[in-house]
Amino acid sequence: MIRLFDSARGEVCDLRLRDPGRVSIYVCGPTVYGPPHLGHGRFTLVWDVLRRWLTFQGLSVEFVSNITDVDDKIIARAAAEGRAESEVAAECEAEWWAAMALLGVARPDEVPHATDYVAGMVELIEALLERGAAYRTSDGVYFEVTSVRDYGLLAGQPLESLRAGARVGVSDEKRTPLDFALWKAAKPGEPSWPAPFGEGRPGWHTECVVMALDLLGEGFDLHTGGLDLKFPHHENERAQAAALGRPFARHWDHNGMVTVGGEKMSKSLGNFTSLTDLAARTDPRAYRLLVLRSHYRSPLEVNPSTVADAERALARLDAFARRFDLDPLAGADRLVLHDRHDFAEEADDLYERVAAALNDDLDTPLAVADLFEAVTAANQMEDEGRHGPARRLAHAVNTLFGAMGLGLRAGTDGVDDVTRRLVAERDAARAQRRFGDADRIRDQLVERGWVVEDGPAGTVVRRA
RNA sequence: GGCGGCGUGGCCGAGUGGUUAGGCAGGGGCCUGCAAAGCCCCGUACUCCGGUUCGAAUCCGGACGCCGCCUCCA
Repeated sequence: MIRLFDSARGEVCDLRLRDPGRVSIYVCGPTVYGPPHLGHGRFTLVWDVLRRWLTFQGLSVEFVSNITDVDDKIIARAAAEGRAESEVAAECEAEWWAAMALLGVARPDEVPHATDYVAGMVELIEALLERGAAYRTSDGVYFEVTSVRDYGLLAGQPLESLRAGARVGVSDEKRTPLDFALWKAAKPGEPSWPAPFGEGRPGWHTECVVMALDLLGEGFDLHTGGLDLKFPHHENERAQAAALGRPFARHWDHNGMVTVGGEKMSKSLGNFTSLTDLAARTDPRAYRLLVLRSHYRSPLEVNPSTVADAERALARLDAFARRFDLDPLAGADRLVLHDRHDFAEEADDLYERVAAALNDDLDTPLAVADLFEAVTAANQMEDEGRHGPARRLAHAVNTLFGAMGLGLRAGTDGVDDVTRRLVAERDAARAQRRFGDADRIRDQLVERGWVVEDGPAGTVVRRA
């Protein structure tokens, strides 16, 4: 069984499942109001890797991730552009899925939208009001954080010290500065829904409670998201469930932030790179590899140098795929299942080491290191003419990278007729030892964007 | 002010009480007509100061520095 860090406990512990063999995971998704950036890319990749790994090991994974499609920022943008909120949200969501496809992030099993769950949220808020955990003000309904004894569990701080540092704008009507809006009273020109406590729209912290409980049920296994959601967002979700006496997530886990020049990347700082820009600049698989090569809870520094580093490391893996004629085993919607037959004797040890690393708090950097060692080992065997063992080890490497969602690609496809002809001419020239001609043809191929490699079977070209 | 995390060789980045992380970059060699790819060899790192220990980068204490959260944020 996998061990994972639990943000509520503050330590790595066994992931104890509600139902043996089945894992239910809720990942806090995006608010769709702008282009997805590298930070979104990281969290989706991290939890995609976890999902894939658990699936690979034969667990039945129920993976839910929401889209927040009602929110202040969506409303603000819609107003600024004179468009309907739903139009802005739909457009941004389309961008989101396009970016996910580029990254090879598998689509969640369920993608609940906040606007589809307003009725459930209204019910939940009513129940909180009945229990005295929420109160009405002139501008909506607020949750009273003092109603939950262990409020601050995820923050790792008691309510008092959180209150002391609160920078929240103090509203006269709030009983405690940390109290948060469950429902925002309708304002002219804003989307709203009817409710017994007044027309309005839901606050951000309620939707996930309703959607997670509805789709995954009480006591679901794991709730994850970016570290910046730990407090107050997740704390507040927890508080609502706790106030109602409904078992919520059994485990919590959070991924580290993406940094640029050592500082957190965020839309508010304006130092973000969109995933579309990234994809225009590099093979998105390089970003997955970059993400895999750092621990998911550590900050991840992304800059041209770290990306270039990952690109070159990926090139090594692709060269490996070329040498052993490996087919990519992972794709956006392709989850690989563990197949014992993939693991020949030569690869038993590799599998054990990779599994041990990943099952120890998803230590992908260590797993990747093990796989790179295996790459060297297989190359070595091949050099020594031990083709069978080399090939079997290579296939295991491919399978395990596939289990983490990284498809190795030979990059030899897309060869057009002209290129094919040049390659044939070059082979002929080399066979006749007309090296001047051979070099001239190679220059032509390079000009056409190919890298030329002479292997045992003659000239092979691949995309530069 | 409170809470949490981090400080590893040129860079990225694991790990850990005594044994090579790994990748990238760099140097040397092998292979190659020359390359490319691949293989071999090379760096001998762990912020600083104390302490524990036969032995600490790894444990304890302190100092310094950096980052995150405490407001929207993945």
